[in-house]
Amino acid sequence: MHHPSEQNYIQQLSIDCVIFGYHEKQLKVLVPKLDFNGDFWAVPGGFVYQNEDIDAAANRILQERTGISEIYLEQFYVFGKAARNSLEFIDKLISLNPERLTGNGLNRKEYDWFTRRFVSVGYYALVDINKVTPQKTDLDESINWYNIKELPGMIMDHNAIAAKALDALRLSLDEKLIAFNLLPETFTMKEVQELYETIFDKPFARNNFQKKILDLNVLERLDKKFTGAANKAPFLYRIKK
Amino acid sequence: MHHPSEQNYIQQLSIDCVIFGYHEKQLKVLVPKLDFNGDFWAVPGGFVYQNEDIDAAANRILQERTGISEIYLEQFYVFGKAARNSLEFIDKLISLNPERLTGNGLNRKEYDWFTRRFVSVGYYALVDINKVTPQKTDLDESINWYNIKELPGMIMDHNAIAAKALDALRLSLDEKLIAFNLLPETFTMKEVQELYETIFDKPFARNNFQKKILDLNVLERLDKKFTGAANKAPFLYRIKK
DNA sequence: GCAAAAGTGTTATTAATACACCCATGT
DNA sequence: ACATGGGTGTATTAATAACACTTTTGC
Repeated sequence: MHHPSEQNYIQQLSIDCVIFGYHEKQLKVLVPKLDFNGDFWAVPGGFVYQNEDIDAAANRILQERTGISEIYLEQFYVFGKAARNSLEFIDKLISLNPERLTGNGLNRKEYDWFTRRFVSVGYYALVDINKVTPQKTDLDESINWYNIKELPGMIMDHNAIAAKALDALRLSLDEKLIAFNLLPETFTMKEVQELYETIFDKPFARNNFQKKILDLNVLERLDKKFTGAANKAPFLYRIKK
Repeated sequence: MHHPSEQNYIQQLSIDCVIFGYHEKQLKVLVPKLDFNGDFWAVPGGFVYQNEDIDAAANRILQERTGISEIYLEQFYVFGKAARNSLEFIDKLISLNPERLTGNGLNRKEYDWFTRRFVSVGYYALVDINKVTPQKTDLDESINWYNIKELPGMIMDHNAIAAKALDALRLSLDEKLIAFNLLPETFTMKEVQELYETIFDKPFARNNFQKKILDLNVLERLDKKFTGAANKAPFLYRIKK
């Protein structure tokens, strides 16, 4: 693999993706940890090829880490402060990993490329967490789902990016019907409600919630789901085709 | 003035500003016409200096054209298609202006710089049209306010950018209290209503509208405005400090 | 006094929230 | 039978839209 500095990328433009998943009443974000000494977490990101739409670049980055395509994806903000560079991060990285990053590891040209100011387009993605098998790149030590409320301290402004992504998600959830991207193919009404409660961090009345969602007229009711529990079996739903 | 290609700009990144004004029941956009043969209109735009926030760059571009600072400004979308370049436009420009743009006018380096693919951050601005004295740059033949519904055919995707800006404006108008940026210091309730009716292109009931706006609790009522008309004088309002 | 337009109150409609009840299920 | 959780209907409240009336202004 060539270094980014040698690739045909647009310079000083990056993409950062906040990948949201949902599991057991928790809104989660997929965050890789870098395979270097020092604890460096960073939201999946990358650069844009000269002949590539920025949306396509975001898709490519997402596919790399999640293994799935056709992901729901939304551009939500451009981070463009002049002071926005990775100088501090890279210097720390090098000082903690001298054997790998000095001499041949990271030459002057590459160092300069990485530490320049970058304008970053923020995307958030909504995925069915069951369909994803998190993929490490060759720069990752691990990649894991973290509760949005318990994100590790990430490099640069990545924690702020994640926070802004959550804001944007909440705003668009009300207007568009995108929440279902976080759920599996079929689901019960209670699961939908719990998802909303998790995202907005507040409770909804059961009966009114059901009415509201069904009134959207986008769900079709399937068979009941018998769990073996000693109570009425809930219906399963899925998005109308 | 130096050519952009020689300036210390971020490469392949541009800013495009849709400047909204309001006058006589019309939502208007400030559009310069280029000082070249051929009818080329283009939304005010520019590039970002290495040590400049993108918001600051947008502000600078706005100030150049409007003469005022402290403009309400909102980033609304990033236009990042791979095919997004000005090749067609520039070639047409050169063919229609050979005397100025061939030879020393526009050298190879500059031509390459201009015709590369650009990722553009779209901003919209809301200004009090009375406070603005439209300023030509040395590349402009004229600069004028055009009704949003009667915009000239602009270069590249600038008409699509303007359309998207209007969409974004409508969306945020409901949530935030930004409409008043389009009005003068003091205004009557009817003027507010007409502004809303213009932006959303639909009528509002007078009494209900008044109630809705006053219930926002952001306006303070001033003296009446006597116009000499043979009817009840309306109150003037202004934003509470 | 009258026409024009502003201001306000009152009713009707609709949407959001709260409350109550019944139903299916496994032990 | 009964505890548990699901589904739905009704009442209450609040928000929105529709309707009606009064007031101010200059001629």
